[in-house]
Amino acid sequence: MTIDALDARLIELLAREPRIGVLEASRRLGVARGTAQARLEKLRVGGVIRGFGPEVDPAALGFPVTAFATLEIKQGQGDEVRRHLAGVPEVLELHTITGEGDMLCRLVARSNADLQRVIDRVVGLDGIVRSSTAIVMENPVPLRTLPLVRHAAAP
Amino acid sequence: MTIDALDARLIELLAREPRIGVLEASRRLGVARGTAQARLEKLRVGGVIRGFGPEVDPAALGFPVTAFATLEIKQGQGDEVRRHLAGVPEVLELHTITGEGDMLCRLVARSNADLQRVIDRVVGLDGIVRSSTAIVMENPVPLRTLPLVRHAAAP
DNA sequence: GCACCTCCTGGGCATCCTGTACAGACCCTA
DNA sequence: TAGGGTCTGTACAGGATGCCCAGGAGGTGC
Repeated sequence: MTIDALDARLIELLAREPRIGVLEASRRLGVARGTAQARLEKLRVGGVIRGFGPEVDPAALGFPVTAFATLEIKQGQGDEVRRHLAGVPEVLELHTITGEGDMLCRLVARSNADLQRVIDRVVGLDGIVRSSTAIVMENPVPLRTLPLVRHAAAP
Repeated sequence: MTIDALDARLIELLAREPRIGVLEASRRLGVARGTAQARLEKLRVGGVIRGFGPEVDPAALGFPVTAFATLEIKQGQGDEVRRHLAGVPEVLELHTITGEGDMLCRLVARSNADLQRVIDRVVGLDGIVRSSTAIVMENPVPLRTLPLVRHAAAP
């Protein structure tokens, strides 16, 4: 979809202060309410804005440890592994990838010790041949899309 | 923070239909509006719910390719690398990790060809010694926290 | 130059929600 | 048994939402 500067500013505004609502947003952007409303609807329909779901912080829930695990899968066991990992709540994300390893998943745990339990559960399946884990120490750039939005609106 | 079943149901409900508002949520949960409102406030203050920002889909913005790059950093160049990567809009996320490599970052690009440009920009810094990239093919489990929320509410 | 189309504007209207407050009921704990 | 914390039901004022419409501005094709 195509985005212009107004769309980007709208997204940015809502990202910074989601509670302000359409009316207040339109005021701050200096456009009519109908315009802001129409833009928002366009972005929603176009799939750019997937929704306004609550962002949950795993750390605040008691899972301050994050790790990435690279998994090597036995040929033809992909579906089974996917199902297995989807059933583990500590698996926040799963990708199939090129390069070394076949899958990459993001895990959280209550502690480094607890991470061992999670990993045991993750790799406790025949389909998984080998795994290597990288524990996250710092997170200098938390998941973000705003710079990308601005970038996409530039031309 | 401690979460109970009602909190979990509230989060789940808002995740599924963010637009319903507190009143409708309280109706569906079978509790008084004040209760739902108090719970939500508690979750917000407690940091469990970071906010209700719009979820932007990079693919819909024209960046359908995702990749993970593992970077090896020259000793003492960490800060410089962090700053550099924070300035690249296609870098959605950056972690410092243990194990092979020193940093892991998530990238998006307009195409596989465009990914080359992004990677060139990412590694175009003296502080980065080596890098290896894994392109995401499939995403069987998109970023999620609901199962974790339910899990945390269980006891 | 003109007709046309799209988008934005500014206004209005009815409905509904939000934020806040308070008294009473309930439950668990000290 | 008293006290603290939580939930309920209710009330009120202010404001936002969703929807609609007529008019104007800007760009496009003929």
